[in-house]
Amino acid sequence: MKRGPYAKGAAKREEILSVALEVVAVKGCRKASNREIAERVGLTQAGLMHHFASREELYQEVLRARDIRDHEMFFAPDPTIEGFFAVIAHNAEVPGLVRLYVEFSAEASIPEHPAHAFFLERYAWLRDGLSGVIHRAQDSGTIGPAVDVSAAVDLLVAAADGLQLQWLNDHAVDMVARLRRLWEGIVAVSHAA
Amino acid sequence: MKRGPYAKGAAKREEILSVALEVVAVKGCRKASNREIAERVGLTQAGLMHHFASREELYQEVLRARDIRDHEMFFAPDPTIEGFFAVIAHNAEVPGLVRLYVEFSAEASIPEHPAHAFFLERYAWLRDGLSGVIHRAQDSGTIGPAVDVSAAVDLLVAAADGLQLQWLNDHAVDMVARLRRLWEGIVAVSHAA
DNA sequence: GTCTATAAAAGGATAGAC
DNA sequence: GTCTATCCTTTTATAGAC
Repeated sequence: MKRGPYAKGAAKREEILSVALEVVAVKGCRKASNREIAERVGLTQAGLMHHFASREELYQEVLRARDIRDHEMFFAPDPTIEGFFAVIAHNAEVPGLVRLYVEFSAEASIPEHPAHAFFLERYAWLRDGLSGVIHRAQDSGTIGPAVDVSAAVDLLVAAADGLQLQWLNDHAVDMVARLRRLWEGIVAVSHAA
Repeated sequence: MKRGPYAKGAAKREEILSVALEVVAVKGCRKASNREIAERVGLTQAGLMHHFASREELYQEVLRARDIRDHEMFFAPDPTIEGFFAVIAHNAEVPGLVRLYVEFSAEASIPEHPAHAFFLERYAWLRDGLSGVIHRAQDSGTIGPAVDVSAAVDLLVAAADGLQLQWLNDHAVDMVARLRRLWEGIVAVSHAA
């Protein structure tokens, strides 16, 4: 149990982040409202705005918290391709998170959006991690030298994003199996002349 | 010049579809409003609702019109992988369309959404077309027999979707080059044991 | 930290005139 | 086919009390 002046506020914050996902999971990001989220955590809408100044900040912080947790669980100390697959596998357990990510990142692709910078930084961070994965796989000999790392990373990220959209439409889509196949293709080509 | 009782209505409809894209291009799909679209075509919001009964129907019809046009331009009579690349290359010329597609398809991934069925059918249609492409490439010997067609199609569609999101965030992303690389990988693996 | 109250705006939709 | 007028709903956000 945490103590100190911020313990209660922090706990409420966590609760909000978690409940936001439940609402988004069933209503979608566009139709989810701060009011409903607030009421589900036993607050009024005004009460919720004390913790998050805007709808956009709330959603951004949900995703940021996810990234921190995933990083600790699956990537520390060094990212591997299996860790990447594990993140995706874990995503299939949290539909609200996938929906929020797909919908909110699309919404935020407009440069003026409050969360635009967040997603740009996140992309850079993700690309960095995956580049490291490929380079280490080259060092260990798993993967050959003939790879355009940048192109491979773009494809992995794009496929992961696109597969999440497919998965939202049909939970039978096996995101990890598809990504593994892509990875195998990258490995195969990397050994070619 | 078209004649007949529907000529004017049809022309106005086309104009609305086109202007909707301009608005979505700069405001994004979430912030775009029927009112603004209506005013830009010289109508009131109520006037616009005569042509499209709801926001969702309007956006759905924009995308449907796009698909019909793309199909005529790039896929008739038979789809090829180059036609697929040509569609993507063309997308890079119409940012509003890409933004609408990415944002609206994400929004519509919720089963209750009015456009949900549209996107499901579109997926099936797209998958069909790409499956045909692969099978014909096999017949002509371009591609080997060792392909899981379904998996390859999933990856192509996912990558195309994900790359469009990347491209929205950074127009320097070369969607076609990335997709070509994916295709080359699929071709390479298809010749493996 | 949370509430009440309220603003203020905007959105989508409809009825009925022309 | 389009407008006027209007409705109703919903949303985010703020001010100030407790």
